[in-house]
Amino acid sequence: MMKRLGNMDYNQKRERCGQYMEALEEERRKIHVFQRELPLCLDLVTQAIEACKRELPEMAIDNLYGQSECSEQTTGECRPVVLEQFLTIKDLSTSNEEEEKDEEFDDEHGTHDPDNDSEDKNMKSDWLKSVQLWNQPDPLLPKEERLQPKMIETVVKIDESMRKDLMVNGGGEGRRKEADKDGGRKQRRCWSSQLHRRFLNALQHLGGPHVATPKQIREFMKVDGLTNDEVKSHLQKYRLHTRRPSQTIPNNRNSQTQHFVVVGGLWGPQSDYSTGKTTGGATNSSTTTTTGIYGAMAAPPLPQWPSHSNFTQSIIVEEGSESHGEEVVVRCSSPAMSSSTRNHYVKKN
DNA sequence: GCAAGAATAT
DNA sequence: CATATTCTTG
Repeated sequence: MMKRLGNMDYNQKRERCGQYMEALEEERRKIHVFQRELPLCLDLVTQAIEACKRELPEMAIDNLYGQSECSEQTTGECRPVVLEQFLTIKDLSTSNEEEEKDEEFDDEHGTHDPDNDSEDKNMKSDWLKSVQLWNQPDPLLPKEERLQPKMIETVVKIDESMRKDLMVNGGGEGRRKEADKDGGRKQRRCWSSQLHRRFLNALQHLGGPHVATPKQIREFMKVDGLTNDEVKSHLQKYRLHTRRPSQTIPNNRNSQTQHFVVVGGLWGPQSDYSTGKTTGGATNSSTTTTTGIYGAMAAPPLPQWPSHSNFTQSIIVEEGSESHGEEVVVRCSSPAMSSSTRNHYVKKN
């Protein structure tokens, strides 16, 4: 009896492995086309196949002794070494960072999107969402330590200010802004989606992008270390962005019925924002706007819009940027991409 | 002098 | 493009 069951089991396993292998080979065929672009991929798959091949015959033996290396987990796959590698990688990224005492996690795959695979995403967000709200220069540092210029600066600064004073006294020139090469440039703040969410949240509570003032926002967000200017800057960008992303290019002859999803409702009641849920609207696929994560709230609820309300459409695009892993890159250290062609605007003195 | 916004700069 | 910094104004 038992034996028989065991056998069946074994056969099943075997069969599955076989299928798995076939699948792999199929995959390999596909990938092969992109050999150039995805050499590693191809390699991995190949390895996987080989590993499987190796395991298949062994199984017989193993099984006799009651051990099968290949014993599948609940899913019934025998996964070769290669796959383990993936797992490992994943683990690494998970374990690497923890922290994030700050509430607000989100993910939430609502009901939409029945057709597409989403569990993959789920898994991902699982380990992705543990990213810090933003990058603190050093988790170790006390927390206010950031954006400290080099102390050497002090000297330079003094020098600089003296110079300025002199200039002012000298009278002639208005103050030139002197390229303070302080190096004192603040570290760029990365507005992670979480941070941005807080931002949006604040906006929402304060009455919208056009009424909320940077200071208010900052206070509302209660994010330690966040400065006024940063918020101001972000707000500026946000406003620019949320304004009609309409005709970007004059050339726009594609009357492709751009369709935007009006989002009036995101505003008031949205309730669960406080908990940090992304009130992701629909994951509508049709929208092709350039609007990225900004769309969250463009339609002013009740608050009066300036006056030039052209009832522009408010667009919304899913906010779910996190599911794709940009957040993993915690540091944004690159000062600037070199855009060699820089235009010199004539300075108006 | 502060703060918000717009304009630049990086 | 996204942030930072400077300029301007109330």
